[in-house]
Amino acid sequence: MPRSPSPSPPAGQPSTASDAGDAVKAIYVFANEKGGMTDINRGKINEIIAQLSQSSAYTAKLLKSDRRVDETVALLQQKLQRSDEGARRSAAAVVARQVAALEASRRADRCCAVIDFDMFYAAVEIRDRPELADKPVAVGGIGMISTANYVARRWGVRSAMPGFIGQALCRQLVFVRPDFAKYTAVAEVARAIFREYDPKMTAGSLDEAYLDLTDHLHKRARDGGGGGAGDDSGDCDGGGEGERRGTALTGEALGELAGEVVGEIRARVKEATRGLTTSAGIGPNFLLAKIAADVRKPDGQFCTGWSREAVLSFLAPLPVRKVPGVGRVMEKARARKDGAASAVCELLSRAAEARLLFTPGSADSLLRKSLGWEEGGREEAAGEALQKGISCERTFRPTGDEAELGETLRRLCASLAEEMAARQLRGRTVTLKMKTSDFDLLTRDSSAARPVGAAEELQARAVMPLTVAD
Amino acid sequence: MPRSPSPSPPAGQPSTASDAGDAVKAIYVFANEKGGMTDINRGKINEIIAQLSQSSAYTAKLLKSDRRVDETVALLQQKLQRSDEGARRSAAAVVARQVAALEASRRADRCCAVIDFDMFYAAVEIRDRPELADKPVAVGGIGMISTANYVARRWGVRSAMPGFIGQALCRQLVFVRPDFAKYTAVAEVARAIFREYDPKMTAGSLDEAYLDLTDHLHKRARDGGGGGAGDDSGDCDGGGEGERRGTALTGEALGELAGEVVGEIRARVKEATRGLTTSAGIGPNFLLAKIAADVRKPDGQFCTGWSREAVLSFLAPLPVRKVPGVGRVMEKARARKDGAASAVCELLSRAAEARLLFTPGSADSLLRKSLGWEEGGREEAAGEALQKGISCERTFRPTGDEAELGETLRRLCASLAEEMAARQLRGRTVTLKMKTSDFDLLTRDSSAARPVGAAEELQARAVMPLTVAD
DNA sequence: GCACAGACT
DNA sequence: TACTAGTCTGTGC
DNA sequence: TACCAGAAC
DNA sequence: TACTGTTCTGGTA
Ligand SMILES: Nc1ncnc2c1ncn2[C@H]1C[C@H](O)[C@@H](COP(=O)(O)OP(=O)(O)OP(=O)(O)O)O1
Ligand SMILES: Nc1ncnc2c1ncn2[C@H]1C[C@H](O)[C@@H](COP(=O)(O)OP(=O)(O)OP(=O)(O)O)O1
Ligand SMILES: [Mg+2]
Ligand SMILES: [Mg+2]
Repeated sequence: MPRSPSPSPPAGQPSTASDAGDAVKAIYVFANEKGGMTDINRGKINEIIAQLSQSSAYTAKLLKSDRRVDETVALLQQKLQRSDEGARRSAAAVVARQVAALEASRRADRCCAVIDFDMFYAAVEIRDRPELADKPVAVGGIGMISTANYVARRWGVRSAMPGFIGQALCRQLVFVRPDFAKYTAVAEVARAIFREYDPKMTAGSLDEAYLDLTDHLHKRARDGGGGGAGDDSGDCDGGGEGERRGTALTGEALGELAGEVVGEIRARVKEATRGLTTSAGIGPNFLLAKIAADVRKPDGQFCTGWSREAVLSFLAPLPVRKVPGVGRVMEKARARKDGAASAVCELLSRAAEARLLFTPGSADSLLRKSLGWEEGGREEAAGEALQKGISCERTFRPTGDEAELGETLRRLCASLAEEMAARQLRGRTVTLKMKTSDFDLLTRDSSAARPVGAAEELQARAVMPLTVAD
Repeated sequence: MPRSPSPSPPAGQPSTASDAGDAVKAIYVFANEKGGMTDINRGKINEIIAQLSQSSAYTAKLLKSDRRVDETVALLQQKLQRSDEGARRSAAAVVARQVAALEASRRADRCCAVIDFDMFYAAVEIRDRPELADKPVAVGGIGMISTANYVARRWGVRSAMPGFIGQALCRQLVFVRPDFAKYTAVAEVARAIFREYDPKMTAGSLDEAYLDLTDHLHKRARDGGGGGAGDDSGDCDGGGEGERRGTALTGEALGELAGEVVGEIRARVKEATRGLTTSAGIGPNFLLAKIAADVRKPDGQFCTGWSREAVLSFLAPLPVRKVPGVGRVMEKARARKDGAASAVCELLSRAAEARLLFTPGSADSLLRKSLGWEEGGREEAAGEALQKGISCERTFRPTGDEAELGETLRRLCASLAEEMAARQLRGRTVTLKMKTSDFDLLTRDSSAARPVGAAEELQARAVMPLTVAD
């Protein structure tokens, strides 16, 4: 039960005529429904953001990239127009059979949960500085905010928002420097608990865990009610799944039990982390659980249910952007004619069209997701999920001084090498990434015969592709 | 009705103990059932081939490549072993639904034909030198045979067989140099006729044509029986397909009429080319028509039928190698445990396995083909089918003389440039292809910003990637 | 493999 | 004044 | 893009 | 003695 902030954000009034161009407003997506309080004073927030961003190089870049997306989408639409009847019919047929097949194989016997800390970095910092509890807090700096507490969010402060804009939105905003060691330690505490419920648990990030509770729920149902996962923990790691299940635990029964278990997990995590709250989603697969985790945020949980009806009525009205993997661009590519964002049901109803616009893989993936099916008609990667890349980058004030740039590169390579050594990692491909003062990104890379790891090797490799050929 | 050859090939007797190793015999595929008379004296033929090839560099290369294939296949099998239950079940499900969907959408309203000249080059040469008619004839040289007439085939002489082996198999074999201009002219004559029946006809090669007869058959059914496509020809090129159909012409009725029409086409072609015979396949799509075209060769035609039963009973017993796109390697990859080649029905029954071994696209393609479905769940490429590459290569006696090699390259580039100019073609990527004396193939290429076409440009580009980096 | 864009936290 | 850092995926060439 | 292998005629 | 020439496709890095 959050206390109300000392000074309140301005009350929401429809903002009238404004100076900042609508195009500029349209590209900034901070003020959307994600997280925090919704719709208190959307107009004011947009106004301030647009005002401050208006003539920046960053805005120019966003507009440019937006135009490119527009062009691409227009091209796709043209392609659609040109596509012949046969192709369209065939696409529709493919979709129809995929839908039928997916529906036919809906299973109600698996239970997945996604657990995500609330305002993670901020929560940790506030826990350690209780006087901040009712103040608007941002973790990050004047350059960039990593996250903000729910108080600050009422002013429109958001993750991935530059600090100075956050400050403009909320004069009293308190900035706190991030302390990753602390977050890592907290994450480890939580994961130890998660593993008691699913030893194969995986982590999506420091603050996010994916648990397959199926086995645990069957154990609990078998061994009788009551709490605690304690002595079960050793049993799960061995052979295949569900060897000892036996109980017919499906659908809503699964959901009910899962709700209790997840509540228990969250309570234990809160206890073990001295008060940090989490939110959770529960569902028949990780995709749905992940989407569900957002529904009762903060400090709540939501279960999608298992039936076709439950799942579809949950998904259908959601904005497509809620679907993991659908970002700014895909949202635009699948927007309605008037530019308004689509809901998931429209993704479904226009799936045949998507089949003509995207690669088979992308179209499949989109369709499966809009039906609430997680990825992995394929291998599902039973393996250990080895790390594939490691990087170190720094943004600095523009300079053309080659000596200075070289020195920066050297330092980056040194840091990277250190980290790689610590984690016993080496790599075959070294990528040099450059950002220009107008935010254009360039990469150049070079692959070595044998993996490299030493700072000097990294640096040498990084520079190689700059000496061009042809 | 072919006359019998003056001297006959040796009668077939099971060849007993032999000098040449079985491994060597196994890799030479000349003596299989494709084309010509089958099984007269398979053992003898294999014996001679193996004897002559035994210790050549070419054989070494084949064996090596064969071992590589074996390894790959073994790896795939291991992968199969390791794949978990879930993956296997999911693959089976995918296959089941694909099969169901494909079966559901079988259509009986299209009629395709593939028409292919018999022993094409040889037939043209023999037509122009009638005294060769009952002699064994090979078109090509002592190095390589492009094709042989049916007389020569009784001795085991085949396309892609080196001339000296052909000669060993058949002492009287007459070699004729190819004359591509003649073959092109003949092809044009035939195509003019084909286009009367399907203006959108496409050519698979000089001697092979793909005709969609659907529209023509409907016209003919509408306008009453009788022969001749003449005045119809102008009607087809306009808008979409079947605008004026109206007649309910499907399945076996379609097949019967198609048989007549294809007979008429083949007669007209024979007439127009002064006696050249063709064989044809008729079926509900080009894949089946193509396979069917081989059944009644030479000078015959075959129709697969349209019903599921007809199609499957036609396909099921065929060796997989009959399926276009399935070659030596895929045949081996899908062979039975004992190494014997599979039939198409086994492709089907082990389709789930294939799904785990190959990429989704390859697995799909294999499955569709084994059900008698042509490719193109996708776009089907309505476009004009622009040429994508052009090349000029020559095999010569091994040399390390760089000046000589350079001069050869110069000449090749000159020829190529000439051809490109004549056809108004240019290209963005120039590939240098090299073959070593032990038949290893290497390519090196380089892409230019703008397309090139001049001999000097080609040559310069070709040499570029030889000056290596790193 | 290389370059780039997109996505997520 | 000021618009991150780290990891992964997909696509096209 | 670059390289390789397979396939077809 | 001698084992092609042309085009396309797909996979992998
Ligand atoms: N754009 C970003 N850049 C850098 N760090 C980020 C960014 N977004 C999120 N993070 C970090 C800070 C967050 O506390 C942590 C977890 O992210 P996330 O779960 O999305 O938000 P959150 O935990 O801060 O709030 P919520 O209550 O919405 O979950 O990851
Ligand atoms: N491997 C090859 N190398 C070069 N040219 C070839 C090769 N195979 C075939 N050709 C040429 C010569 C053929 O006459 C022509 C048509 O091939 P194809 O239809 O397969 O055989 P064919 O027409 O000679 O005999 P048939 O069709 O009666 O079996 O293409
Ligand atoms: Mg969170
Ligand atoms: Mg032929």
